[in-house]
Amino acid sequence: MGETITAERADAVFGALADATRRDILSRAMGGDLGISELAEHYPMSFAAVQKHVAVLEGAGLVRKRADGRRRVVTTDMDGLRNASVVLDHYEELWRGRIDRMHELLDEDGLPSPDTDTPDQEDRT
Amino acid sequence: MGETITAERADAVFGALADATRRDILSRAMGGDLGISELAEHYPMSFAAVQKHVAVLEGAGLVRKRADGRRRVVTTDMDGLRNASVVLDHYEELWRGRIDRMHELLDEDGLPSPDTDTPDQEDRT
DNA sequence: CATACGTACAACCATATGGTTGTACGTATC
DNA sequence: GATACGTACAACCATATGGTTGTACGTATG
Repeated sequence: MGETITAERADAVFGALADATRRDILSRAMGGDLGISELAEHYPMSFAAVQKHVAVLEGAGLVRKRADGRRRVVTTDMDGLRNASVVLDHYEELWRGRIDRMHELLDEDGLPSPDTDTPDQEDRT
Repeated sequence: MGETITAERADAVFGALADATRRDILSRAMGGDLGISELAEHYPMSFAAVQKHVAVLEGAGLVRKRADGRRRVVTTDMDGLRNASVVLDHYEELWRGRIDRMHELLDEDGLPSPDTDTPDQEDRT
């Protein structure tokens, strides 16, 4: 349950998802088990480049590689995805709270204190 | 309503959130309206560096700058946050579906087709 | 066993990123 | 009006990132 969100984890997850090719690779990996060269066919770049992207996803714990003969099959890392989900939720809730509070102010039209102090779980060395 | 998710938007949002300092700046911006130099006090880096981080957040549409005398107050961009929320949800649902399907397979123990074809909204030039 | 295939990995390159310092300029303040 | 403050922006630097090609090596296949 209460998975703690570390800054490093968040860095890795957001960083991994900050590239369209990697997001697409992740999507495909969820669809079925594909070898790296099979993945590489879909992109206008070399096999080695795709290999690197997979490595980044792997580093972020979103994906794993399983050996199957001479192929290296890319599979989703269930625990990793679940955990990443927690990371995304954390930030989404953060600003969703802010948005909701905005609505209160707009709807009820007269709440005074803009005392929106959010202590923040992560970071803060 | 049905905000379309573009690859560029996703790149910008994930990219902006892939840095701990920027995530913290965003948190603080949600807490109250702060000038850039006020924000900068909290980080072990120059004013100019913080300025750049704010610019990245601004570019991702998560934050805005409002003039207040000689200060530039950093405020959250409500529409941007809402839209970013949609982006995060998109990917979260993607793999949450995958996780749920996993559970089905484990629980009911005998579903055959791993026919998990997820067409994917964005990208796919 | 020779060959083709899928992969790993190193070297290399161009550009992006995250930081710095320095200068300039509008806006308060004395 | 001089001075201090908050900001903008350019120039610069080191490292990270995203791509390339080339080589090597295990694993199928003829």
